Amino acid sequence: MFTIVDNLIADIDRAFTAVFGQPAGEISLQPTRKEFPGHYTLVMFPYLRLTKSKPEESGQLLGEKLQADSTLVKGYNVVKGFLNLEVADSAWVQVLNDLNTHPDFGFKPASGVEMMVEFSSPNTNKPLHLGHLRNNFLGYSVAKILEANGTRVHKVQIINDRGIHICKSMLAWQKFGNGETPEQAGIKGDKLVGNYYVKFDQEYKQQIAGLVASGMPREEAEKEAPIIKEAQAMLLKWEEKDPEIYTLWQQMNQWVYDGFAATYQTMGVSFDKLYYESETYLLGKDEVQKGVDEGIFYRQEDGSVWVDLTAEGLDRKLLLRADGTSVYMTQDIGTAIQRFRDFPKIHGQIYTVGNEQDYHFKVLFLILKKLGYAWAAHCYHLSYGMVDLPSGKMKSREGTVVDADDLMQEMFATAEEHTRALGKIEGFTGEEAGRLYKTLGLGALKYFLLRVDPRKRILFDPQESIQFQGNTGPFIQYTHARIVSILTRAEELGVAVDKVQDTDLQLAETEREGVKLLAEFGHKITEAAQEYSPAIIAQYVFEVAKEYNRFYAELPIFNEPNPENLKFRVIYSKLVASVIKRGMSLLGIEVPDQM
RNA sequence: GGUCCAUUAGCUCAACUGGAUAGAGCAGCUGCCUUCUAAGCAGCAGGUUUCAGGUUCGAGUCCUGAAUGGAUCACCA
Repeated sequence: MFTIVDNLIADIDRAFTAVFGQPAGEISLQPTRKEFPGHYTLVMFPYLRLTKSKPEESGQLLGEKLQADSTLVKGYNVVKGFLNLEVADSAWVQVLNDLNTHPDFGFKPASGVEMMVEFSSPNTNKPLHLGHLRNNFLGYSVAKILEANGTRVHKVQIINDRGIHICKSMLAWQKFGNGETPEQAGIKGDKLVGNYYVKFDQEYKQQIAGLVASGMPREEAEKEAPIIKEAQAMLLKWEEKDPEIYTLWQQMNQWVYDGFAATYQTMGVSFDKLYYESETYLLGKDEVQKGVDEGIFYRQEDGSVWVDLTAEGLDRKLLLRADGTSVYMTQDIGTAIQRFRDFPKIHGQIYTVGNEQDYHFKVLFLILKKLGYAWAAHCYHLSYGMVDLPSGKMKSREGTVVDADDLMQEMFATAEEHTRALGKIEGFTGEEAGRLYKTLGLGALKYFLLRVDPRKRILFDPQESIQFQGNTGPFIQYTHARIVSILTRAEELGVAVDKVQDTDLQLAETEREGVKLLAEFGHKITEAAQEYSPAIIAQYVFEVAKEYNRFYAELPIFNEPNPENLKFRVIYSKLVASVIKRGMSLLGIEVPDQM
């Protein structure tokens, strides 16, 4: 493919050697700032030792030589130590034509690298909430970005289907449920099970309060409350596969899975394989035992197993409880190993998990390394910030969570409101309109959550956060719809979108900038893949859309008298639509053809 | 207390990994629908990049220290 930057660098290299008598070495260009004329800038400071002259003078000499020798350079100017190069219009036309012959431009061919990306990872005792939305959109998007970068990706989730928390829901259902099913209650299964988790907590708190009132210290009361002891007993029974407990567990989990499946479908995310902790925690236990045998871990008198990481600057960490049951870390060890057994070709795996678990993953990767797994070096914790509400942190027990299903429904309703207010639904069937509201509502939500650097926390204000103007999903979707309408018109008028023949076309600045942006698509994907950051794609697609809208307002398309200019503009429109559509798909966002 | 993360315009975020006069969106103010979709475009206004030092041609970016906010250091997950 023809890229201006690479060719320009080659030309600069030649010119530099010709003018200063020796090669420049490493050359990197940066886009010229908007205030200055030109497209690409060479910073002269690093080369002064070689040019043996002042920055301005060096820039002048080099610029002059380039203008004379390089077909790419139409003009130049030097400001302080910055050499700004103006690229010839013929080069932009060439780039446009070249991009136009590669429908997949920006995406890389398969590299043979395989990765696993984990996201979502819900507990089966709570419905999905706003935090899961950020997690899912982030993980799904990173998977898409890696694929576009040539990596084969396996999207997985680990379902936290065992542990004391599940027993809490089960116990509460046994005690207070009267055999209630989701069908009877008329609610989703995940919501039903979540309700019993809350019920457990209420009962637990009451019992603690009772014990404290009768004179027991709080700390002791928390351990001695009958209902928590029952839950612990239930976990032991579950690990022994007690038939009654096991059947109940399977039934309640199935309710939850059905509920999750519906939510994932609405969200537009999917997985290639599911892992269940109930199936991997035993392997974790074995590995811990092996570690004890090899002297990597140690057992205390009470039977609990620990790893000492003080030499690495961390703490001691529990790996198996005194009663022999496993903890979170045990399970994660087992799961990681299981995955590399299932997919021997994966190079590494990415865990999309909130930053509250930074420490946990640091420890996990260290332990895996100590156990002798070389791939531990390629495990990466994709850590992201919490989503806070104006009222503060979301707490499921206090009922301050924003439910994922509810929020998405609200988004659809808001999208409908906006669309109706703008009077833009004529010509749509009811079904089409409904689909549009979902596309727009979800697009707004996903874009809002993904445009921010993953590490940063997000403040989500339901009243104000979601907008449909400016740097938003719908703005970009709107730009796409506009272009589709242009392309439809072009087809009606019989404008061919094959190739601009006239390489001496006179372009407008917005056209040059637009093509320059389009040519950066591939770099942006690489960068986003390296940083695991959908925000880079979001920012980029916004810029592309913004530049296009400027173009759209400044220049006529079908009223353009010169047919070659007209063709350039139609092809440019087509390429922008392609970048928007494919870029947004990397964020998991669909774009409508009409809105 | 130890460790990790964050702090940029009133608000939400950028800044191409050390480059020029720190940019967008929202909110506010001015204009633009008789030409291809005004969910748009053009413009005005808005900054001591939390603070104090240091490194160098050059620092929002790197180093040291401090402040503020958050997370974590559980026989919770």
